[in-house]
Amino acid sequence: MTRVSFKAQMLRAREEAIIAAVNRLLSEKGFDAMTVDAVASEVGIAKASLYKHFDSKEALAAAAMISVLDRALAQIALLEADTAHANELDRLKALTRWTMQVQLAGEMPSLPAQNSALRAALIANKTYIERLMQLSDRMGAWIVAGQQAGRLDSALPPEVVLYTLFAKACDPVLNLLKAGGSYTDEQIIELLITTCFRGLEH
Amino acid sequence: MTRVSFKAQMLRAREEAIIAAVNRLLSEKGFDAMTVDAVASEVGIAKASLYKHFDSKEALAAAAMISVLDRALAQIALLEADTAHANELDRLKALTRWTMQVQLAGEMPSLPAQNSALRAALIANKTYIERLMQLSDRMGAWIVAGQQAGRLDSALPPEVVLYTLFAKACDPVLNLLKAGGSYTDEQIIELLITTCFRGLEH
DNA sequence: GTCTATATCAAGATAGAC
DNA sequence: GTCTATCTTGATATAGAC
Repeated sequence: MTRVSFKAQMLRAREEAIIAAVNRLLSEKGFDAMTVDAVASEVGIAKASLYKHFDSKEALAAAAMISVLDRALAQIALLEADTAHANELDRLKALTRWTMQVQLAGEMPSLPAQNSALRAALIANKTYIERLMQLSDRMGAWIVAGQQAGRLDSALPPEVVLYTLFAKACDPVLNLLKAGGSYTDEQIIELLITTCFRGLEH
Repeated sequence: MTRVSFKAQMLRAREEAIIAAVNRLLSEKGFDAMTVDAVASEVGIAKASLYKHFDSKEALAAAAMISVLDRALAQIALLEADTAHANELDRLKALTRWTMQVQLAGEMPSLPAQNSALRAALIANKTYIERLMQLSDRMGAWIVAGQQAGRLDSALPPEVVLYTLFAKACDPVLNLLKAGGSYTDEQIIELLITTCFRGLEH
């Protein structure tokens, strides 16, 4: 019993190490420029061993996306338990801030919007779709509540707000400003939070 | 004399046809997924002929970028001559609207932010850099004037405004909303212009 | 499940005739 | 400058031993 559990733990730990490497490489190079060789090299195992854990390069990317979606859902749970964020607008801002921090930390996997093989693999991945819908539902509820409370512009379709906030996860402005070197990460985030939400508020 | 000129015109026409094809394919598939074979096929010439006109795939992308930058600069000239756009803020809005129209029309080449071979080729391309700086200068002047006139938030560094407007050229929200099918192109553009500029105004 | 070695293939680029 | 045919490479994926 314990030996089986131990082996399962080892397996899980290795897969988490793989996902962490994929996350970093997807953030640094993007999906197309990331090679499976580089992943194997960063994890410190042979490429063939990688393929025992994940069927394809697309499966690696899907696992990384699921991982970051899970982290986002965990953030949502934290924010809902946190009395410091009294209303839905504050929570949406805090979540978006977290998203930007992840990107600036080099842990936000960036996938090309157009790669169709990857797209097909993601859409076929039930776990990915489930987490994505969970996240959309949670954020959608905050958005509608924010609109009803008059804190967000009710004239905006909720999906426009949702997509706008999703897009902040891969906003190129973040890295342009970071590359400029004139601002700290915190300053960059506050500038973009301000301009983004001032546009969405009433 | 006339024969030389005629040949030169033919050459130019062919290169414009190539650039149009590259533009469309870059917009549809992105740089990495675009193959030189596909470009040759769309133009209707052999791949080896393509390489007589452009040295590399990166050179094709650079030509497409220069082409779209030239179109943007032409728009700026039009807007400065147009008395209907009285102030700089109106002009910035009109230019951003035009940018979004180009993207929704499938004519905005989308380059990955991270492909380093492409990045190197672009930075080494003097014409590209020159046009990019021209565009930045023109828009930068409008932004500063808009801030001095109190129409744009003076607390925002001009480069933040500039990058934010540049980023609208490849905003994924546009295509997400278009894929949803609930809105016309015009409605999508107005929604995003509203939220974007409300965030940048004072 | 891990490794080394290899199959396979897509795609950028070129050779050489016309 | 255009073509057909070919070279070359880099990268996904797998075979087969341990």
